[in-house]
Amino acid sequence: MNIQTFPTKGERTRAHIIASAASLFWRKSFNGVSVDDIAAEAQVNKATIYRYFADKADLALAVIRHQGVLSMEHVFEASMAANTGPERRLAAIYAKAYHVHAQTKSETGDLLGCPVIGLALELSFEMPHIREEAHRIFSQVEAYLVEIAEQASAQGRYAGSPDELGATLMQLMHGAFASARIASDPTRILDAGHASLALLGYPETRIIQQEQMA
Amino acid sequence: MNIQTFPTKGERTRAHIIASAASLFWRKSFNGVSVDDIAAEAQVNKATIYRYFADKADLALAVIRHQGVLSMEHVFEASMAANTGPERRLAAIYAKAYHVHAQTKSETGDLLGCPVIGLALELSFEMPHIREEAHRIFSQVEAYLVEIAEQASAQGRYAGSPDELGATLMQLMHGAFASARIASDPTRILDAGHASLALLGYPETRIIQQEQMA
Amino acid sequence: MNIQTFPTKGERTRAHIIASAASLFWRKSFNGVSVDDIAAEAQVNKATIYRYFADKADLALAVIRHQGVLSMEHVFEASMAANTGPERRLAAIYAKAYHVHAQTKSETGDLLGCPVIGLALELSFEMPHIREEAHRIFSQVEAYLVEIAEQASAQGRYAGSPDELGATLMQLMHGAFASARIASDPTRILDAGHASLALLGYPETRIIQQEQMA
Amino acid sequence: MNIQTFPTKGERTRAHIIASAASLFWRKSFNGVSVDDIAAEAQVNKATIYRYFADKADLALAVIRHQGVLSMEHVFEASMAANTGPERRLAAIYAKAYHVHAQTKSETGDLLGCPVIGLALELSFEMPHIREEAHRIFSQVEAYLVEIAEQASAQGRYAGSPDELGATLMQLMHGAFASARIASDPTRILDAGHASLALLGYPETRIIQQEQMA
DNA sequence: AATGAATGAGGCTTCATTCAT
DNA sequence: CATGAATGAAGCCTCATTCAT
Repeated sequence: MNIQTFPTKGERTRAHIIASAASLFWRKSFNGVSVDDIAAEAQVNKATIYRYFADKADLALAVIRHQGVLSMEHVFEASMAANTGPERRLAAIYAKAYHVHAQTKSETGDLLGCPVIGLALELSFEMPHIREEAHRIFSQVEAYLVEIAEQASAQGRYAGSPDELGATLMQLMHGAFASARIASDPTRILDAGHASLALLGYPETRIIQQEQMA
Repeated sequence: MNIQTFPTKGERTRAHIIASAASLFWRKSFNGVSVDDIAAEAQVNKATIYRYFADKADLALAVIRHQGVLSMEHVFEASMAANTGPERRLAAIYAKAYHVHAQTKSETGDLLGCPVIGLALELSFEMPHIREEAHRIFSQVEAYLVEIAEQASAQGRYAGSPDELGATLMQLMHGAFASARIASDPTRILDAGHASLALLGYPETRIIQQEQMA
Repeated sequence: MNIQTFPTKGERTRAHIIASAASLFWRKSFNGVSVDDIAAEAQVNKATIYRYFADKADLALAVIRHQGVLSMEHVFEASMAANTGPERRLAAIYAKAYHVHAQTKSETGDLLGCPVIGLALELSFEMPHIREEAHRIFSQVEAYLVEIAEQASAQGRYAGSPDELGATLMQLMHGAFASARIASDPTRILDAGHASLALLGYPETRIIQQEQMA
Repeated sequence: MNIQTFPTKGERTRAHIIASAASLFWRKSFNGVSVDDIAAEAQVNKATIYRYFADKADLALAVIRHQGVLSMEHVFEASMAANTGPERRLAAIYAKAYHVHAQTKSETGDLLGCPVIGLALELSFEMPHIREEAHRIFSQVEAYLVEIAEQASAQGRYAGSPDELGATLMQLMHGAFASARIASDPTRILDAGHASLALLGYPETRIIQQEQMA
């Protein structure tokens, strides 16, 4: 998804609209952003948006998929690929999450939280299919966490069921973003990460180096 | 809070509006509900609402406080008062949460989630003081969870820091509601509860009896 | 009208409401002031206002009469009584007007203009009887100006018809307030006054002493 | 300004909205007219108005500029261009003003008064920039009156300062509209005009022929 | 493929006014 | 005589969406 060389101009326009909307929805929520705002951010005429998306809800669906893909690639797949041990993999995931949130908070003043669950919770009642899409995305996330749990289990660090541990790690991750947003404090993400590492059997693993925390 | 006999008529009207708005915001979100909707639900003229609340945001603040008080009293204080052991206390909290969500889901078709964090996340960017109010409420909740952790610690069930465990229990509770809403499945709450009990040192404690699970 | 010892409490309340409304209407215009504002300024319940006045328009009528009486007494009758020569009488009238507007401007930041014509123009289309009341008031004012013109005529300062001169002086006085408000500059009132004195045959008469103008 | 062929459709729509609003504001005042009324008069959707104007106040500003331009062109520039002598120029200005007000009064039943100062006075406290715009417009008007005074001065009709006379003529003109509105009588405009001509040194000049006075 | 222009519906808020005590 | 409480109507504005070019 990174170096996306879209063949046709239309596909490029479409991708550009999605990226603009994603950024706005993340920073300001779905209802806090108008289609006019999106058109302005994308530097595209409003009617053009409606050429590519049936309505604002349809755009939200595309955005949630986009954010899902982005998270999977940049955070989960990248962390899995770059590390081998389960604790380093999990620590890498949390490190990425922490850095993104620390940086966006210093840029925007707000702690933005998980871009997928933010949209999904806001729209879950009015647009159930968006909630379902988020459900699907988090199933993939949970699969990675289960894989990590299985690794730890194989290394004798953890005795219980990897599926259950994976589920708990998933919930702790949700809790990480929730409490971070409520406290507007990115270090909550680190707390959840360290608790997760402890659950995995690596209580002493640190997510980021001390000197990075400035 | 239940049998509140408010002295003046105005206070009764105000409380009634808050209750009506709380119900609607919980079921449909802040932006999904218009002031007209609230007036209709409360069977009150729209202008009456503005006699008691400066604007819709001010009403949301009152609602979040109301939900906070309600949760503290009905769920946390009640569970603490009715039980003595840490594991029964925590189990009672989760049992209440589970039952409420199972019931509202069967009534409305939606899994509603925590009424405090729902509003708070939706409005956190546009109305920071609402996020701060939620923060305050969850600090109180966390204090109860820390108290439970301390009890478990005193009973030798748990060796680490009760503060840290309390924080983790708080995050797991956030995760419980988040994953329950995304999955639209109340049993996620039970999963989080059991994981919490395990963390507390009571892995075998069940939140509800098998036959209750209908 | 000054030392009004109203017999009954009701009449005092009524007079107090009128005075409060007069002040607000003058400073902020009729439409810029709500009945709530008036109640707050008068420190009286809103319903009390409706005990004394049929509606807001009725209150406006009472206010315009009040302002008319006040202007007649404080400005015109006082200036006529305190002076004998036509030029000193006219100068005294303009001096009063100037001082009031210079002071209120320094207090409120706005040049308020004639309180009678302000209301009357704002409401002339919707409430013709208010315009008629203002018409009546300005007829009285014009009568004073005609009297002054007659004096000047008797002293051989002015040759034309005193009625016509009085009418012109009246128009110049309206122009004084209009241009002062548009320019937000009280010295326009002095300009009109000096032009009026010149018309009257006293081009050298000054309205206020140089040292007062600070 | 009459045969304005605006290039784009948007500019035509904008001009049409301004003209509609100008007419309504003149006939009924700013606060007596709702945005719905304007939309109906212009036969345009309400939202279209907000495409061209930030809010109702912004529309009022555009209207006041429009009325200023219209008055300058149709009344002042036209009268200056069509006549050479100062007395004929001033008489032409007052003749135009008189005819417009006599006609609109017979059409609407109300004497409407100067469309610039009407709006400006109504909004001067709440929207100071509108008052300033009116100030600017009347400075232009006064410049024409000063020019006329200079002419009369050159012809030996008037001995004093043309600037001062111009200022007095401006105030008399304001007074003309004010007293005409209060009396609901267009002939007050003629009175002010004749007084102005006398000041200019042409006491015998008539503004309109006797037979035109219907 | 894209845009400027237009719209209908609805949202939030305020106001003058009335009722019951 | 006075007030706290309530209301219907209306006002301003915004939004998602569509049309015509």
